[in-house]
Amino acid sequence: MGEAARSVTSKVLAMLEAFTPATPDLSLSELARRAGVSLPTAHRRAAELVAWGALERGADGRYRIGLRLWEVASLAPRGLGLRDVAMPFLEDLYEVTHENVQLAVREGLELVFVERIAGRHAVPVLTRVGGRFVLHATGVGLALLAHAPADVQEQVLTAPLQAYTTKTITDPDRLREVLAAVRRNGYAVSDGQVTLDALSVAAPIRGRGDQVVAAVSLVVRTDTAEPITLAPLVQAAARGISRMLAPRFSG
Amino acid sequence: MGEAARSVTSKVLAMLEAFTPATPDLSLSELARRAGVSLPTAHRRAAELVAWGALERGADGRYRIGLRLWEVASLAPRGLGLRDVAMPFLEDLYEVTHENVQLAVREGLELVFVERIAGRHAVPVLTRVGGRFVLHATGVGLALLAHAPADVQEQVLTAPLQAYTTKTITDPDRLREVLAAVRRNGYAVSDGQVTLDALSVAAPIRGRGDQVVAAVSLVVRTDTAEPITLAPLVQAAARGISRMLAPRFSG
DNA sequence: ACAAAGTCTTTCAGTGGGTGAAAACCGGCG
DNA sequence: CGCCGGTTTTCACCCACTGAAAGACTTTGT
Repeated sequence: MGEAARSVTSKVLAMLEAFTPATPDLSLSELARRAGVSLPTAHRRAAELVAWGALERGADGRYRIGLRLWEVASLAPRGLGLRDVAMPFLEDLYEVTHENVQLAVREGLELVFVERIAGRHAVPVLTRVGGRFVLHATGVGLALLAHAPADVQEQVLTAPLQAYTTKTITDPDRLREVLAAVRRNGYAVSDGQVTLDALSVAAPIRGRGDQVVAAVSLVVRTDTAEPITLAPLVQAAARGISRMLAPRFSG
Repeated sequence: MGEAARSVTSKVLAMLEAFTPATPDLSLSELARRAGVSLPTAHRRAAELVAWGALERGADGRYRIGLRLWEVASLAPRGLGLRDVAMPFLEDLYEVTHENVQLAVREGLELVFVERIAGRHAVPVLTRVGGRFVLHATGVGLALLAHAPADVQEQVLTAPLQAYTTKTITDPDRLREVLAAVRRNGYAVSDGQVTLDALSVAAPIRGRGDQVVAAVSLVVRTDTAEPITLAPLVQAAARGISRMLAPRFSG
């Protein structure tokens, strides 16, 4: 936490990092404290960031992330880039099922949700676009972890596996088996491992070189449907997106 | 263009700004040149940005915007924040019409698309989430401009109005009339003013204090439907979103 | 109304991180 | 092998960054 930031660049980044989903707006003092810089420095730098558009300042004097930053960030290939090609397929999934549709990529030992379609009537899920989550619990997480590099898998398997419900897999050996099954079946199922009432079915999305770069999932009420009937649907969407990402001999 | 950036902060921002929709990946030299910094500086700073996750470096050595930056940027209230509350309404619009649905906000004298749902079968539109566009041509643009502060309207009206088609409004006086009509009707129509085959109907979204903060639109083929039938649909969605943004006495 | 406490803004001199020229490095190609 | 474009590293100078301190402004309590 209190890492003393050295370079100016790192301090600029620290000021952006100060904003979290839990605290999307900050007063100057809060910002200074979180970024680990003195108040005058924070004031000066914040003014510069506001001038550029990386931050915005509300009528209440509090700082928020600016639209300009969102604009350039939207160029992230694994962010909106991925989202753009995936969207039509996600739309289709949603339209057919009217359930939650999720798209995620792996970032380090966690996953980041890149897109999420939630109908008003689907099971509530506690995820957010741009939000992070552990890999070992969700459907998308298992799909991503099963195809992650060996060292990533090891790191996750050797660290304590947090339990969210009684059904969350916390035994490394059991998790190994599940991951093997995911690779074998081509899809992953998470049954009540995040919240007891939700079940998700996920499939891996492959980019160039057949490496897995993302995963899609459907999240339904545990009693609503059989995973076996959802799997083909999700897999088809995943394959469709993969095809768009790695155009082979088309066109 | 060649503004000599002074502060370190501005140079960091310049390096992010170097990435554009047209050039989402850059080599080190390109990055250095566009950001207006020397090569060693660019190298050093880029390494730092990569370490933090603001940039990513591909196997080809080229730099791209990193997912980490996208994560914090997703906290922008006018970006994903707005998107999140609007999404269900946009979904509904899409599901009913199966046409393009767009959500945009004003940023300076232009607009930025915050969300876009495009079915595979809808009219192709040349917009992109995170992309910019002028205010005087599109449906969302007219809706936003009509409710923008007086000085913004003046600046747009006094600058040359670029024509995209023969139907684009380029006469300031004519534009004034159109804007007045938009305010009177509560919705805006852009008929073939961007591309001749597309027509869009937009409605303003209001936040707290009844100020217009965004706009939604439907984009259809010029011959497909009558604006008059689409307007209520779009207005209903806009009102729904407005209601979520400025909770009055509900709950 | 007044004072006190808190938050934000501005100033200023000392200094440590930032800077680019230059040189070493690398991989591809004739 | 030797050239060439692009990338990485080094290094000494110097200027932008820094935080203490003081000043302005806002809010809260009595």
